[in-house]
Amino acid sequence: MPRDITCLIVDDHEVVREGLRLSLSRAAHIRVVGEASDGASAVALTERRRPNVVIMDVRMPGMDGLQATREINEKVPETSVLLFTAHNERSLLGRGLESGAKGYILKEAPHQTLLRAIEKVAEGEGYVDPALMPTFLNSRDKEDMLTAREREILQLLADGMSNVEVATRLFISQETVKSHVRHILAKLEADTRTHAVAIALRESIID
Amino acid sequence: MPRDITCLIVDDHEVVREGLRLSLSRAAHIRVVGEASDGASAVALTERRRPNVVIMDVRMPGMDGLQATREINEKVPETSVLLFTAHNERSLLGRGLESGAKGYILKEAPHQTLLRAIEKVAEGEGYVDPALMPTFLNSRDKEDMLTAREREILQLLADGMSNVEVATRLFISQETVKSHVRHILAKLEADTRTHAVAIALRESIID
DNA sequence: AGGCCGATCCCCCGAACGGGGGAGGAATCC
DNA sequence: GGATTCCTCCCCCGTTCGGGGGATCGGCCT
Repeated sequence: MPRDITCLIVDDHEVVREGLRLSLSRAAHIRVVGEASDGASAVALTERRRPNVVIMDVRMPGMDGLQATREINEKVPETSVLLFTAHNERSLLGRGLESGAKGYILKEAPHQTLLRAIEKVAEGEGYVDPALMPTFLNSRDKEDMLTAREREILQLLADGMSNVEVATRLFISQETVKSHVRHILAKLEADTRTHAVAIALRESIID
Repeated sequence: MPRDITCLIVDDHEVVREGLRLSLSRAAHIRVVGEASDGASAVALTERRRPNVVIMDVRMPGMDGLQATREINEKVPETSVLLFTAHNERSLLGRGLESGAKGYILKEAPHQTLLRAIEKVAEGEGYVDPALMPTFLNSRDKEDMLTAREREILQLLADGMSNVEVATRLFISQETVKSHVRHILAKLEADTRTHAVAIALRESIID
């Protein structure tokens, strides 16, 4: 039997931290070595305590979970980050793994699943919530098919800019913007730019 | 000393329910008499157990917390609902109170505040998280200035409908729709309908 | 080298949108 | 009874969008 798995809890909601602590206290081989309520202190605490696993919420005030994950990966690479969030959007999963998280599990996941995810991640393996697979497969052709330029333009549309304004901002021709917009509409299967922006906001493709 | 306060926990995340149960177990005069993970079973359980207070999450799969609150208020008016959510948008607060909730408290609120809110609400008094006051004051002129009809139209715009399509759907003239849209743009200080929809989605005025 | 894709730009055109103006009827509130 | 608000409808007009057809260029992959 290997030694205990040490883990750090990061969530801005006290009630969630309490629930996690209670859940984990039932597992004999898991030991909670600290708690943080925002990204910055999570990174600092990880550097000091060097836990095997950081259980990390994504949306937090100040530095969010993704940025914290990136910093932890850089500074304490031997620590694995398990993202633990209520949001099951494809894009968050994608961005999470890009940030260097080893695992991604939903808050609605049953108890056992969480424990298994922690174990997997502690061993250095990856773990993605099975409940995310449908999302993963269905809407992978949502944000992924948009190019970076297209997302950039979509973001500006969401801020109320017209084609001309976008063109000016990006130092390109209005015709180019129209061309991009046409591609965006086709890819998102939207009827109008308004619809496209609504879809993108709902899917967290843009903010 | 009055008798114990009985309360029901409603949240779709097991970890939150656990945390709440743990928190509340520390308060001698509060007794948890049940848990539910969605709106429908929350209503059913409230009818059977008749708790003093229902601690209710807002966003849940299936019937959401607001609808559940409305039904509880109708069927079991002697039970007070305390909304307990991570979202601090002004619009949610407004809609929550309209749904008949007696209190509204944020998940990030400290332990003591939660207990006090439960006590207040159990006595039939109202309670709104103090942290919400700034939000309340600052952006009260966002959703509130939109009429129900305007929100309805904005919602349809977010689904990609043109003026004509909205007009057809609502059995009104296109000119009426244009008139509403003009008012929406003015009220939200948006340049285009796309901008208005983006603002509304970000502020959770529409879904 | 050839092929593919993304970004850039161009033309045309009908439909839709944004922004003025006004106006009537119903409901609500003093 | 007057004031206000909301919903409804109408006119005009210039601008913007959406959708179609293209084209060029550079980078990347094989």
